[in-house]
Amino acid sequence: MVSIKDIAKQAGVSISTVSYALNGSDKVTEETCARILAIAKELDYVPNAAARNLKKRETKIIGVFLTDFRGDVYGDLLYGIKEILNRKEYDLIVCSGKQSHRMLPERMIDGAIVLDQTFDSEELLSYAERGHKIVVLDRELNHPHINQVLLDNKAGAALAIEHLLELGHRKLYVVTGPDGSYDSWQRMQAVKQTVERSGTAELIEIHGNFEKSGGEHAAETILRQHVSPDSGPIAVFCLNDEMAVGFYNRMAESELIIGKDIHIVGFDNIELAQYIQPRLTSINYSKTKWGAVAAEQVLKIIAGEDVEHERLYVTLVQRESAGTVFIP
Amino acid sequence: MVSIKDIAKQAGVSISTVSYALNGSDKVTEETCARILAIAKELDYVPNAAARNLKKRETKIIGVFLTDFRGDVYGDLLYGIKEILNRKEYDLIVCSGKQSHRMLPERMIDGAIVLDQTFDSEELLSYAERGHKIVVLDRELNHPHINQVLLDNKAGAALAIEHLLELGHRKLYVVTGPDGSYDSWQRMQAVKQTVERSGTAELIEIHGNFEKSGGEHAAETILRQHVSPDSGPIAVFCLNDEMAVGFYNRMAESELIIGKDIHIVGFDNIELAQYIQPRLTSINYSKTKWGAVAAEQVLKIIAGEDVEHERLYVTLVQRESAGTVFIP
DNA sequence: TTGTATGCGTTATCAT
DNA sequence: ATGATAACGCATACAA
Repeated sequence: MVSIKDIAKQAGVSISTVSYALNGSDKVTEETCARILAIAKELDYVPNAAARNLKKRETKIIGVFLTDFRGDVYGDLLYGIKEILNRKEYDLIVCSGKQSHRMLPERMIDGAIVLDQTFDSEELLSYAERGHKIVVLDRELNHPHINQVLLDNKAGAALAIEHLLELGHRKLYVVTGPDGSYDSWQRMQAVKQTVERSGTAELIEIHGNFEKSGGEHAAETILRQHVSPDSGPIAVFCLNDEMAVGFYNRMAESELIIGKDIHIVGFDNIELAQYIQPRLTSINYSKTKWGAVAAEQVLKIIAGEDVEHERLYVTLVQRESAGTVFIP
Repeated sequence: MVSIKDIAKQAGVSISTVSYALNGSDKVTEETCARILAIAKELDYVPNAAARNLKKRETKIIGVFLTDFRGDVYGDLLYGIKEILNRKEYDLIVCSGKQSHRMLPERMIDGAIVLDQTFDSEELLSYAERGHKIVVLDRELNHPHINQVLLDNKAGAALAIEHLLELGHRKLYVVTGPDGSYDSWQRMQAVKQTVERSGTAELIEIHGNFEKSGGEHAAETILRQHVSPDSGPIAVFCLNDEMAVGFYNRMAESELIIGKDIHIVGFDNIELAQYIQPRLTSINYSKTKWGAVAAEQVLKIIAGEDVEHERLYVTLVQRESAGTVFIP
């Protein structure tokens, strides 16, 4: 492995001069600088990250922590993060699983962006307490070193429920996320509020898990309860699209037709939403922007700037799964 | 930042004793070891990765390099990689973009798994030449430090073409990937061979790009050439599913019906394939296993073991997009 | 069993 | 403008 020592020897200068030259300091003659750079290139010199990190106490890398690597949301989110980070000479690494948490306290990364419910809030707080910089996308957490960039879950859920109410529904099934999910909890809050405010509507909560299986189970539950298909269409709000897909799958085996017998709305507007039949009405938000804002925030915290929690707006995307007007 | 020096001071021992204790060496009394560990925990000690990496010249991290973070293939692939690596005490980081290549030469990772055509083969070879360990999933590259884990592209393409031939087609449209794509090139080789071997069939190549837009363009090209819809169904083999989806999108605006007027086969069997209507016949392979094998190989190279190039088998998944028998 | 000392490759502070 | 040198935090060969 060729180090600055080798370059120094070759160039007949000291290692400090080499270091200055490589880092573009103006404390060295253009001439020697050029000579050193030439030798470095010739020797195929590459700096050693470990040594630099050890000395500088920074890595110029931001870690993104995800529950898993699947999931449609991540692609665009990561793209948004990467765009911003690269522009500021930072690199991005994506991690998943408890084992990888060490990257933060061991100082392999300068900051973290977390979208992973399985990452304990207490653990995060303890890292923040140690001085590590964190942006969370999936919970409320207050600490000088932690910033939040959250979806406007409440607005989204309200939009969904209002849409179903406008279609004339007075009985609403809502399929929730897993216990402990901040997004699910917040969306449910808004659901309840909106339903209550409507006065007349009835709310039936079905426990889900944000995965396809949750939607399948919900479909079965509803099929059991709704024996007569002539009692008018059924309204369903799945708190994410993934479950709506599972719901579709199970319903395909029944006699009920989505869009006609069942009006369903999802949340996230994943790519699949526009390909399943009928196309799924859903709550949309810019995943790219979400990532971009998160990246900006984490860099600001690192730079010591003041930051305020951010909130991303959402919109309703109307499609055929719940598009037709229905007055009972 | 608390270091072993602080622990040593607190425990009244030397830093080497602390180091031994923390690394579970048997050169230290159980008693002192326990005492040191207790102090370490109390002080909330976390080792500094940079210092350890600098000294040990290894990071226990494997980097995976992808073209982008979108793409359905990646989720399962990464899952397969992670499973194996975590089992062997290795961590996984996912990177994308030229900027992140530095991770390898700067020794931030012990090895790389590459599925990214934009990663120059020459660059990879130069890294291998410097002693870095690499597994490639998307090209043939021979070097003692490089191993290949490739799909059986030829078998897959042959399966697809044979299926269309069996349906009775004698005129086959094939939508290729971008120039320079190894997968596309190999699949085309097999396509040509299989068509030639059939004797009677005619092959029409349409240049694509492995993205949705490629499929859309291909659909337009075919719509222009095929003015009369009564000349029997058209056979299309998209060299990946993503393009097939684009093809569907464009065809939805025409009068031709996929599965009836058009028989189409894809490659990759992405999740969407089973949700678009009609469901897409495709070439399937285990993405999880692909990742697992790649991870095993890179660890073997690192361990200095001999490895041989691996090849993953593929199968045809018949669905309705090209299911019906058709004899002209 | 424990302590001393050295070096990993860099950066950065002082002299010169 | 350049050089000598001291850290950074850890692992380890060698001494005691």
